[in-house]
Amino acid sequence: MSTLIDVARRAGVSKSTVSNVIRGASLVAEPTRLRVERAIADIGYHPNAIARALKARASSALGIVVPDLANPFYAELAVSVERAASAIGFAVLTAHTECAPKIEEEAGRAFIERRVDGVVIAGVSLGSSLPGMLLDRDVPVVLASFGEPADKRLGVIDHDDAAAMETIVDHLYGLGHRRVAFVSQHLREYGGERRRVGFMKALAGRGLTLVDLEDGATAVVAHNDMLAIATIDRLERRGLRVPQDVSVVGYDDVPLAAHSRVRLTTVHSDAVEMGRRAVELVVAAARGNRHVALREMQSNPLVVRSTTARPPG
Amino acid sequence: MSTLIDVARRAGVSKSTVSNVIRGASLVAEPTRLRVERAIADIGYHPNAIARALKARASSALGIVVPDLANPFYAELAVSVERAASAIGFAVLTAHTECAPKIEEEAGRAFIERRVDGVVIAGVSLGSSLPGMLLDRDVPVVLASFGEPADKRLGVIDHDDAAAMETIVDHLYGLGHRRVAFVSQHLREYGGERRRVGFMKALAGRGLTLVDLEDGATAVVAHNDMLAIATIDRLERRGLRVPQDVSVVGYDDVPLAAHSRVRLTTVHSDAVEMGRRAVELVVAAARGNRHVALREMQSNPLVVRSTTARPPG
DNA sequence: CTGAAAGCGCTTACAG
DNA sequence: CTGAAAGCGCTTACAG
Repeated sequence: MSTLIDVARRAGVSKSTVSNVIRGASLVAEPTRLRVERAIADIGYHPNAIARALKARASSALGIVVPDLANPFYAELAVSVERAASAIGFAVLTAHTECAPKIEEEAGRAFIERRVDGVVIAGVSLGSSLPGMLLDRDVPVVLASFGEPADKRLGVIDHDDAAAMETIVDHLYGLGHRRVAFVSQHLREYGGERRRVGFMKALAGRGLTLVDLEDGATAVVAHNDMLAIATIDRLERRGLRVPQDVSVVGYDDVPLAAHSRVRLTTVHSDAVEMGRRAVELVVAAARGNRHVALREMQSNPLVVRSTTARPPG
Repeated sequence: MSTLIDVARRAGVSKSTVSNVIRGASLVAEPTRLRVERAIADIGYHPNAIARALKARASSALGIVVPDLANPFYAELAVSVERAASAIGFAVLTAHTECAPKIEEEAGRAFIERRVDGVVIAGVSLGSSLPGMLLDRDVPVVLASFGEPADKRLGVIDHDDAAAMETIVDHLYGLGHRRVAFVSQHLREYGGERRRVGFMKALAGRGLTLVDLEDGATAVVAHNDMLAIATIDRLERRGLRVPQDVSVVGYDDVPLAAHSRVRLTTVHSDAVEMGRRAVELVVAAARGNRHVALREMQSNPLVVRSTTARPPG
């Protein structure tokens, strides 16, 4: 591919001058600029971002770690991050980790070697080394959609899960449910127990305790929508009806939740805004040569649809 | 972050020697190697992939363009591409384009500036400039899951849509359907009419022609599963029953298609294998400094579930 | 077996 | 207003 030198030669100027017109920097004489611009167009020159990054000691690239793109919540978040990044000239390197510590570490290494300017983490394993290895090397990271402030240097954009769980319990209790279960995710995720714990606390406030799904529960709350939808599948294959026999509640409000065949009662959360904000925070930190060190909270409303009803009998 | 020089100083050797042990190249004396390795560990040194890429004139990065990650088929494909890439030390830059020509062009520019070694395209707009601009600059590209060999230089991993449509028509005709409709996608995608055309040809073989969905169709075939599922939603909101009043067929066999609330009759396609193969082809081409220039075809079986039945009456 | 030197393609003061 | 020079952090022949 052609280089600055090819352009310079063709325009009969020096590399510096070509560089100046490309970056729109300092005052270049009009006729010179025109000659250079024509040369660039003629040759079809595109500046080498790798060389530029080496010189600038900044890659204009972000890393994102996503546990599982099969979950539309993460997919939306990833798309949002990519859009926000490319809008300001940043590329994004994606790692799909399934919260596997080994993959996370490899992703961390790759991010560091490629010198990403910041990382957005949509989920990691419990006790993951990933945030720490990044932070220690001065790459700013923000946790999106989960995470307590384990490390002060982290940026966190979080859901108010505790409040959401209170709202869910209010809803269920109001319908008459007294025996409720919780379905945890299978990923051993950092913060993955938080909704469950919040849910149990909310139950305790009503004088209730968790029961097993198999043990006569009349309602079940799932850690997220995809689990809720899988739970509906499981229940119905066992011959139980939702919501007549068992009520089901999700979390996320993925597009599918509104489908006529699903109509899931769930907690709405805004993945798009979250991704946008995550990029904003991490890029600002990168430019300021500091960590994000900020915690924000998003509170999420309950959307009541048709998978919750009065308990049978 | 620390550099080769920091390591060299600490180990009391030259940059060349450090480079040699890192790359496992040429014979380095055992005690020297040990000293260098200790220095690397002490410092927490990670080689700068950007500098390496500049020197090597190869980024070890791939681009992938995905129309829409909300479609699980694309999500699976993207994950598969990323896995295959990272397994051989390649990073992947993702662009979500929604088949918008403007976004495609920006993505193309970004890929070129960042000097990706190859690009996997999961979908582009009709008449897109993207493949051409890449190909002309000698970056190998493979089209995954669609595409006629418009440009000999392209790699294509395709579905045999025509055969699949024949199978679908056989199935529907066998059930007794004579009035069938087709739901196209909204994206103005390259090759996006191919399934529809294949479907019409298959119908013609039975002496049938396409009717409008609103015009008394007893069965409808959708361009893909997500459209099929949205169509079910639409039909049911209008008070029609699936499959009692209208049969519905999809394409892709996304995980959701097997759900108890959906049980969609559809064509199974293997996104994971497709992604793996795409990376294999594009990386081999990049290493061989050539284009892929190869066309492969995957044939997909029909999976009959519960959204197709005999027509009413 | 080890190191000095050139070069990958840019940017950035600094002369002129 | 324009260009020569140094340097970003590596790799790669090539001497020694």
